[in-house]
Amino acid sequence: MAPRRQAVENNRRTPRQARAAETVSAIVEAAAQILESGGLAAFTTNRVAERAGVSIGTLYQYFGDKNAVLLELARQEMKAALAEIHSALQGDVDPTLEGRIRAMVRTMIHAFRGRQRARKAVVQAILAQGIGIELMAPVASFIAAAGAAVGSGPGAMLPALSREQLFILSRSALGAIRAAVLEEQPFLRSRGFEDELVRMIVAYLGAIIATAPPDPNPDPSSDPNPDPDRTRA
Amino acid sequence: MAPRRQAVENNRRTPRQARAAETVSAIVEAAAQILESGGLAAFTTNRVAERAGVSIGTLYQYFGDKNAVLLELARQEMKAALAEIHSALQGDVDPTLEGRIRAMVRTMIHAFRGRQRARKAVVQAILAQGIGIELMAPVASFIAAAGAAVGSGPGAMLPALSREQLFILSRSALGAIRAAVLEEQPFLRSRGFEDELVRMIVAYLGAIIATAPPDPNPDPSSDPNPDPDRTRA
Amino acid sequence: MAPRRQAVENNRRTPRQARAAETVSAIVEAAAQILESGGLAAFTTNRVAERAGVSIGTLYQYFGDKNAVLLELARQEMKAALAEIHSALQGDVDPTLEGRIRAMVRTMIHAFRGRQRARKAVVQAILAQGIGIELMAPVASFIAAAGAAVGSGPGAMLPALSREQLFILSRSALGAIRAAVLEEQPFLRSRGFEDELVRMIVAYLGAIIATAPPDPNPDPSSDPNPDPDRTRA
Amino acid sequence: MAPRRQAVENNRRTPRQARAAETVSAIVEAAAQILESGGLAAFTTNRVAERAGVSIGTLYQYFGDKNAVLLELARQEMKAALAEIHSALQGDVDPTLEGRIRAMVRTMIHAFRGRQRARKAVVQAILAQGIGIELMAPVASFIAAAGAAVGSGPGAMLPALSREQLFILSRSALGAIRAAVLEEQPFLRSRGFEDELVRMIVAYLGAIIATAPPDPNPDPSSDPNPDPDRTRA
DNA sequence: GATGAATGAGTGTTCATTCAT
DNA sequence: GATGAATGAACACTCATTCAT
Repeated sequence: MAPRRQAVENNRRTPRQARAAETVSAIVEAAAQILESGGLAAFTTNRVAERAGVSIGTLYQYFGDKNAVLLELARQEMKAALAEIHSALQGDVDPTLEGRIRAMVRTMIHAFRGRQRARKAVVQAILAQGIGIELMAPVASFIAAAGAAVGSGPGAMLPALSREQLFILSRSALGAIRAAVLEEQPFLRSRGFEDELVRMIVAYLGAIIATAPPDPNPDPSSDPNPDPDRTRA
Repeated sequence: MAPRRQAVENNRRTPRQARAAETVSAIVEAAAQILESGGLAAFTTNRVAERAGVSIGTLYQYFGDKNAVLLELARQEMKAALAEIHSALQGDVDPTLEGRIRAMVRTMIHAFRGRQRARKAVVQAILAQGIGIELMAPVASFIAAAGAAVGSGPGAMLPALSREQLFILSRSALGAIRAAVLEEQPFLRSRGFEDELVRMIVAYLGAIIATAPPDPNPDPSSDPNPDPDRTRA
Repeated sequence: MAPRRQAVENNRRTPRQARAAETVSAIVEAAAQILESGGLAAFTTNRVAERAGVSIGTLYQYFGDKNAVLLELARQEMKAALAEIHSALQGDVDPTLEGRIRAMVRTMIHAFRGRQRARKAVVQAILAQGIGIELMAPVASFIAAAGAAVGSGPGAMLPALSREQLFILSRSALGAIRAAVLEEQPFLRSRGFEDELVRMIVAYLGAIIATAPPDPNPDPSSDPNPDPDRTRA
Repeated sequence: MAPRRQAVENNRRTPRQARAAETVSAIVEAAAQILESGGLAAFTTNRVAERAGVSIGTLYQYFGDKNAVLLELARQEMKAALAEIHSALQGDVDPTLEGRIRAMVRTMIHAFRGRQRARKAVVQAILAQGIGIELMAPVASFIAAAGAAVGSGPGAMLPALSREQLFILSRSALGAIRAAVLEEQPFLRSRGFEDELVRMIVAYLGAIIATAPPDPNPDPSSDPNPDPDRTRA
């Protein structure tokens, strides 16, 4: 059903493949646009197909059902956001702890390429289904890895974080941003909002550090939380 | 179709009014039950009316549309939760700042006890509509008032809080709890989780205090944020 | 996906023709399999093509429409069954009248190579279209010829049979077997069922013989039913 | 849509009930008409509702799905046919065995008078679903009862019949008639056809009697086939 | 000849809402 | 006020068939 003749060298010809990829892209993009302009209510498969310049049948050739389109959109945006956050935590912009955190917060705030309505709609849809849980799985492992990365090694800035701490660190800021998005708060993109989020996280981290001094044994093999934030399938 | 015949005993008075109130109650309760047992998908007006023992026509006599039922349910639950939080912030349990915060956090975590599915469904529904915004209005003013109450007066514990600060204070903890609910995290009701939430809030408040010393002029009439968190209708 | 590359060895001759025949065979066989495993509901052209290891376009190169595939399958099975029945009536197994009839009945019961579900599905489909009539045409002439064969000539066992008699002789047993197939009766392949069908046919033939003694003039040219059972196209 | 005023006499108030019954009738009748005029292909729920002068929503208020409409129609027609056959077997017309059989055969041939296409369509539809089996259940028990009725008691005409015998007795004639209907044989209603069917059944019964002499012990409690033709749920 | 991406008419079904009784 | 039968717009989804490559 998929790659038939093996691709010889590189993908010399991917005539069909390329076409298919374009079609899928067009559909996902159309979904984002419709969500952005009309919200979840306007999101019908027929409308998406039409906007994508594709027949409804074609849409269903690539997506099992309406939800799959939404999921794909969510996944793409999530992936992009995680990549940015990863870069931010890496210290690519500002290597200080606060610098990293600020970069991460800024990324989270501006995620979804500024398509606030689409973002809102996707969040709503994701919640409306039960798929929020599975969608968060990659986030969860990412957060865990990120926490470990920042907190261990020679230049470790943090002690090992507990499951609950990682969860709260990631979800409290995200929760506040999400609430601001859903409530369409005007200060969402303001400097003040960003400042406060950073302050909150830094303060919390400070409290954690104050209580539990930097882990003297950052060896992952003896990490007290071998699989933090991954307690659920 | 159901308990229509009037209660025989005493309430001879308030014939219509009482009847109407009962009907409304029955409908809201039925809505909660259906949400709890079948999720948002099962929530149809016909079903709610049937469960309430009322005709669909009657339902529409009291509620303009499907949404109104949901809103009413949300409002009732919200009201109850706010009352509890109010009591917590009052220091009824433990008058120290941390004590008040812990009481509040605990209240938020255990809200809607026994109706997690309904809570989730209501949250989803509220988000799915645009009504989240208007629903948060009372919360907003409540939070503002609470912040002022704690932070002003002779025994003021806090400086006046900015709009963004109040927002983050309320939504970050709620956001984390909400995420835990939606993701069905097992540690939701654990002591550790509660501890960390309290720690986060306390740390954040500490940071705020450290930066901006207690407001020397707690007079509400000159409050720098006359209607914090209420910038939107 | 399938036998695409040409067989290298011997069949150098018949290049196109053989290929086409193979393709047609593969499609018909795939149709049978799908019918057998998923019933009529699973029978879609795309699925058949996929199972046959052929593109949907190729399927339509050989079959005008979906129905044609079904018809071809039905025709093949019918042909095989008729050949067997012919052999049975010839007395190849047991030359007595009852022996011949029993052989025929057994053949009818076990027709379609044991693929009961496929048989059922084909019957359903054939009925659902109007094509039952045309499909029965060869059966009709076969029956007519068979009746004549058994009933005429020096060793004639039967008188010439009327149109109605031939029809009933063929369709009553078939009808009962068909019903047993469609109703999925457990005794379909039991000896008792076969015995009773034979008994019914033998009894009926006996009654016919008793009424109209063997035709003294079996000359076909003067047959009273020049085109029995063939009154319709 | 129809007479609203309540039936005057006895069923004083069945206002809604009557309306509902009328609606259901209209739908079933519309289904029969559409089947008769356009065959199974034309049978869509929207079309049925439209022909019934009813909205599609109303149709679904009374029938769970498309199939349910078909089933209801089939059930009604079946019931009527069985009643007629019952009367025939009762010997109401001609009390001799052959007389009863002839009456039954005639009834079967002329069933659904005037609606051959609908009959055909219903048969097809019933087969297309798996519901043929369950639909035949009442027929099965009816046949069993009829066989017992004719075959037992003081004036018993028949020995107890085995499961297979009852099945063949009922399905062979029906099968032949059905084939004649589906193939639209011109002699379907001819006297000759009827004669031959009767002859076949009588001959078969004769053979049965010859082999197994009348049951000396017609006591149902010791019947060798306690539930003939009912081996399947 | 073969391919398979694309098509789109058409289907069954749901459910918020109305209004005659 | 209460009822519930009726409404019908709207939706998700299927699949036989075509045709550019």
